[in-house]
Amino acid sequence: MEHNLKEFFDKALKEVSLDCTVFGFHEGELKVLLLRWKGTDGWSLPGGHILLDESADDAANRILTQRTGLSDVYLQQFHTFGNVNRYIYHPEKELLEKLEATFGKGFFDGIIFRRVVSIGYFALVEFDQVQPTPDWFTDECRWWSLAEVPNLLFDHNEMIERALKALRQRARNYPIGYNLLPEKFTMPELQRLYETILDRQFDRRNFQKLIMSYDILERLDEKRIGAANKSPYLYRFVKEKYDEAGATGISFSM
Amino acid sequence: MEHNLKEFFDKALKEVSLDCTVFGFHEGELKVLLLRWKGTDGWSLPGGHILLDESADDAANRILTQRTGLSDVYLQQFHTFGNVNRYIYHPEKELLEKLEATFGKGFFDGIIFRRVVSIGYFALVEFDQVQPTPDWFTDECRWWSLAEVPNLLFDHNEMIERALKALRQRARNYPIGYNLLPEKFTMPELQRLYETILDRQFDRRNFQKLIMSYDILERLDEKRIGAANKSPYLYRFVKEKYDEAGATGISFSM
DNA sequence: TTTTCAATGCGTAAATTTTACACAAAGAAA
DNA sequence: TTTCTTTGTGTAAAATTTACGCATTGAAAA
Repeated sequence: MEHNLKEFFDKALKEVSLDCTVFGFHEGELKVLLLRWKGTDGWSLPGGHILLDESADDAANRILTQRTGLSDVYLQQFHTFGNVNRYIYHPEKELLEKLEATFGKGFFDGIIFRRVVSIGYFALVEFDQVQPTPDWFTDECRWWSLAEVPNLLFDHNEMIERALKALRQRARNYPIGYNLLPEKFTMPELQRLYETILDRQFDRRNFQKLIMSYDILERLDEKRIGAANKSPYLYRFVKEKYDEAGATGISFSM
Repeated sequence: MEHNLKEFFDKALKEVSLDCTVFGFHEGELKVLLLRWKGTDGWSLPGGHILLDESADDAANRILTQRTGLSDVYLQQFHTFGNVNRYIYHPEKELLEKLEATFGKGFFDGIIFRRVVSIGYFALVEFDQVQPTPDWFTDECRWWSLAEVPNLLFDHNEMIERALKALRQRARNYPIGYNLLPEKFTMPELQRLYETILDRQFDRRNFQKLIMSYDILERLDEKRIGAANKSPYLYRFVKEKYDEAGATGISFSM
């Protein structure tokens, strides 16, 4: 399907692309999904081009579905990157040579390596549900801890930084967690998510009070057993209330 | 310079444009700058295309300078509009016919009326300093009260709405006013600006206390005379402190 | 010239929100 | 059975936000 670049670009916008920073939460850490380009050790964010009959949001959803196996993930546009030099942050020449060794000499001529404006999205997904899937351009797709993200191709490190800022702003003004946590979770787990995203600690009693005051959580009659301590209750988001608060906005002030 | 579309698009990105919502504050009201297309009564936001050797931000600045006569205005990107149908919100056919009557039959064929992704910026300017200037595409450029903005071409009404939301968010999290007010202003004038942007009233004593607590204003030894009441003091932003607060962010909570 | 009137300058009390903090109970491991 | 870590719950202090009164000013009206 996408094996012939010229054919593909007859059906897609050339000068605009989009890139997604996909956030997952696992073992108390934020993770992002990265792709390794075929025959190289260069990593980048998942992304792609917008088809002619598709909106930017639709394209982001399509690409996300292809990379994760999930449909209907939480997606938010946060910034559009339009610097002239956004494709020369890294030693492109070496990369190009390696890619041409894989795809054939001249394969990319005049197509990819021009300035492209890229719309940045971030996505929130449930870590365990994701099936990381490379695209035709890459041969590896996997999670990276945010702290261990290497130097990426293009301006993708900057994209992740901005995505993180946007995520933090989101977390301060709207409820968060529905898309990142499994259906049932404990209060300490939710607190750890907030602490990780906002990069600060909270008093566990005050945290519980504040979160419960939003009236978006339901405490279940189950507990999480197995740990060497008192079993914590399990909670679940009440979708309607959560969405309501998501429309109105709340202020997470702590 | 821009009289030949094909020549122009050899030097610019075609599939991406940008549009600016320019906010001014005058007589207690927010105003926006609109352009009327040549030979029609269709109005739109000022906008244009990005040159090949130019970043999106540079392009926005260039276009803004051309439309207002000002350089270094406050500019903020807030959203990118990528809907497939963003060019068919209005009766394009009639518009096209009128335009062709002005510019010549076939002038726009295959160039303008395809889907273009547009980066939305909003700008804050000092009302009195602006010299509204039409571009080669339009023959009128003037201020409109926000409340009286007519049905605009394309998705520009939606753009203004989103720009206003972004402006409000900005005003809640960062100091605002430096770019919208003249150098010297009274406290009630600043308060009216905040009330207009945020669309609510504040207690004048509490407003003064809160604003002064940010330590970004300097009270001058002058007063505004002429009105039939006690003369209010004049204030001025202390640029360094204002920028500092702009970098850190404040929370306008009232 | 004096009076009137609307708007400004300044300060304090009440209400609400945020922060700080302690002890009993549960459950696996020792 | 004891130990150890973590959870569940409530209250007081501190800080912030809101509500509000009164004297003063300056142009306009009398």
